[in-house]
Amino acid sequence: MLDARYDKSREEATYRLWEEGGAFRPSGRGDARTIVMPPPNVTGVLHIGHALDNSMQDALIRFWRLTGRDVLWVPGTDHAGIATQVRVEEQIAKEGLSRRELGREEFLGRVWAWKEQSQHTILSQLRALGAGPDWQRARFTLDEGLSRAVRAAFVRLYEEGLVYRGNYLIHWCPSCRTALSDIEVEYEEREGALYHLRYPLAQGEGGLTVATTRPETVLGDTAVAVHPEDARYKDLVGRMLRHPLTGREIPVVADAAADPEFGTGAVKVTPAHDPTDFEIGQRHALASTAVIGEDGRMLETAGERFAAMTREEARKAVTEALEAEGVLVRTEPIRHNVGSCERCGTTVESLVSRQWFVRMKPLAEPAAQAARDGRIQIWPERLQKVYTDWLDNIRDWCVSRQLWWGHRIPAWHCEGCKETVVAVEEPSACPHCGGALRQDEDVLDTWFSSALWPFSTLGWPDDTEDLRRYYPTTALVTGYDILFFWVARMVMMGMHLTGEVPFRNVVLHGLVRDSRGRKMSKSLGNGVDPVEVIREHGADALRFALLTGTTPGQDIRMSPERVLEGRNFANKLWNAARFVLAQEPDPAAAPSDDDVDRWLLQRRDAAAREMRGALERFELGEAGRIAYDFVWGTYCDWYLELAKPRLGDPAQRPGVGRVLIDVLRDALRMVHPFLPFVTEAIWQEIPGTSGMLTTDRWVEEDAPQDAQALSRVDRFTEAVRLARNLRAELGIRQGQKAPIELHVEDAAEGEWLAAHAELFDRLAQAQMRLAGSGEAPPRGALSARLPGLEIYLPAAGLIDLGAERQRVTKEIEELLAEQGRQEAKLARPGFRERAPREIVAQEEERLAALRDRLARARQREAALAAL
RNA sequence: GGGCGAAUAGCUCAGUGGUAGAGCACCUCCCUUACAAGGAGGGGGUCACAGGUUCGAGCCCUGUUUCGCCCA
Repeated sequence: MLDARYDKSREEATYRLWEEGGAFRPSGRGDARTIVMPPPNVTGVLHIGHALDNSMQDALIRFWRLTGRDVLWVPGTDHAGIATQVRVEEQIAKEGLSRRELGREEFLGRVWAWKEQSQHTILSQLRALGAGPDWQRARFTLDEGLSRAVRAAFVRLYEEGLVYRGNYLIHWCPSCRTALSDIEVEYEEREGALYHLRYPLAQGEGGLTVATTRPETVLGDTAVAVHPEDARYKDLVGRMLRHPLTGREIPVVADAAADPEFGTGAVKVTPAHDPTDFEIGQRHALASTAVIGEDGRMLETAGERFAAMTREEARKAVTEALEAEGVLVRTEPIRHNVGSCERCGTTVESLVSRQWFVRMKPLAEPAAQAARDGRIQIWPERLQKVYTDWLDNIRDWCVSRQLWWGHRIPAWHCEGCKETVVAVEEPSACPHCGGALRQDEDVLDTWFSSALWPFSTLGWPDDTEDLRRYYPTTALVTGYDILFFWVARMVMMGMHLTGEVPFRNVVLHGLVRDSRGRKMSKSLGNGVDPVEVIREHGADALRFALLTGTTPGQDIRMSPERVLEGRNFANKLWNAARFVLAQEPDPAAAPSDDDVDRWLLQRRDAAAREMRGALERFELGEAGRIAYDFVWGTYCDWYLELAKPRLGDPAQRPGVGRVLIDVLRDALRMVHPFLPFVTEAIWQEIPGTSGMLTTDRWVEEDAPQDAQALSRVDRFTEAVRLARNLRAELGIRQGQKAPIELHVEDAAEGEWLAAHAELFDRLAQAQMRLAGSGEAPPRGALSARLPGLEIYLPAAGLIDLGAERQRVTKEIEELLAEQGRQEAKLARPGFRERAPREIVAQEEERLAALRDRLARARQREAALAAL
């Protein structure tokens, strides 16, 4: 006999069973189904979002394996350049050290040590969650093989002219001291001020007023721009202005980027520190004067008065200087967008810097096309437009980072002739002049290596067996928040480098929020630690909460109730198994084939079929709910109860036991992708079982079709429910049998009910009697009915007559109202002509049933009046 | 400024045109030996609002309000 409660501490042993049994290795047989795991960052520990992401993947993997596919799930971790480096810098800062003091080599040693520890933690957390990828194929983005893939990709793109190096305006984080790509900048609306500044003409009277939110950048102004169509300034275009602070002469240029509606319609142009201005500068061949440095402080070029000031200090000082010059016309408050570093929150600076870029347009076009023509399907579908819109408007990608932790750019600069060599292997000397080479100091954006992940993990650039068999992968499962960062870039790189889409499906889930709907964050302290939840309630409970609490692409709130629901479900399953196994069923016995058995098997098949459909559409929540309803509602609540009295009959016992154990196995198969631990633990307890559930097979779905059995048992369970209802209304105590009288129209159904009277009595706690045909209903009875079946609970002497009369009167009122609504529906103009026949028939039937119920209620009213 | 999502029972959420659902919470009864982490029964909803399409709308269309997100 098993314990009365499922012990979640069995999870560890169950996981060992799988791992040691080789359950996670691909079978090599059947259709290949592949998922490459989004690699968690080695920044620390797994969070609840990883738990969701990996639960989804694991559920799909387990379902695919059960349905006979050759399943490969490749795990791994990501070096997460800037994020990890920042962590380790924080760590060494506690020792009073900086990375520059340590030097590149030693610092990297520290990061590797950090990575080892973090990776170990993460991998053991994935195990605790029940995730079963093929550990032997585990990869890390800085592994030798993957590093080679990065170099190969970079070199190839360089040779194709898709990677270039140059001086361009880029986003710069003065705190992280590195370049950032466009999407690593987060914009937020903030309160600011719009400063109106008077710039006088260099020659003659007059001038114009420009408006800016960043007065500190006026020191780098090299022009003023107005819209070409702006009548106010037409005469000024081409004239020179005298800069109020620097004294330099700067031109007025006509450029459509100047918005006549904004501010004064005239904007100062600082090509060195503003993206729009940079473009204006390019169009008009303007000079570019950098006045802010990489540390976010003003440069010498800003003038002696301001040099070395922070941007904030400079803003104040420059404003005062402008005011002193009498050129500050006015300031007005304004809300405007300010960009900050995604990692550290520092306000980013735009500055001109020599960086490496990837030319995106030629890569983006096919990537968008693949989604449009269905070679890649995005779930939910609505996110496809978000994806293609981004690709259609893509800009070049700045991929160099001024960090140490990452893939060093495979480019070598010659000390002699200044040429640059880009190569997979380090060249010994400059091929142009034979001079000494120095490798580029920078590393690549982490997302560059991530973009290769689906194929670099399978062995690319080599032509490996894994690539041939498992690529393109089946699905990528990840959060919608990295659709641009990662998904789009993988598609671009994958298509360009391998000639194939990297995955056929993109399954996007939402963010996990706290129970109040807030984003989880360290500063709020509202993060839910998945390990904590697993420790308290088990991984199955957590997985159930995450998987069934979700609709595709929608954010999910992490509610403790849902976790308990999962825990309770695991326990329910455990106890159902406990009951079934206690019967010591003979798995070789001929299965019983009563209508209730046929009913169960057909319900099982329907559930399994619907689950398959939902899972093929990646609707995991829906599939989980179907499994839950079948196990709890159909198998436990009804079939097990129907089985109990039959088990007491020696003639029926073996057959019923067989059905019980068969369908228990099927229930375990259906639930397994969601609650892998408890289902496997039960499987292992089934006597005579060899092997593991997780490598077993899906439900056969082979029940004989028998509509009559389905309908008979459905009506039977409904009748039981109504009889229980009557009992409760009469206040009959639990344990006391209720005398129930059934009046059945159809003789065949009468016989059926007679044959199943014992079941009825047991389930309804009744003493049931079938009335003869034409027999009058008992006087003074409570009643309920199904079409063609009346249920009476004679209650003469037991009923509070007054209350019962009142009840019947109320019932009649309600029936009259409903009948009115139903009649109106049928009388609706056009209904009979336009609605499908079966709907009309259904509505007719409903009305007939209502009329019938009303007539019966009136009879009862009359009978009560006569008492 | 453009786009997307959400609004359904007290709470958290399902529900792709035909009688509004689940879990939790609430009320009544029950430790009926698989399970009290349970069983039986019950109460509770003008499906945000206003129009429209349709024989019929929680669902489709238009607009509005509130909340959230993405992009510029």
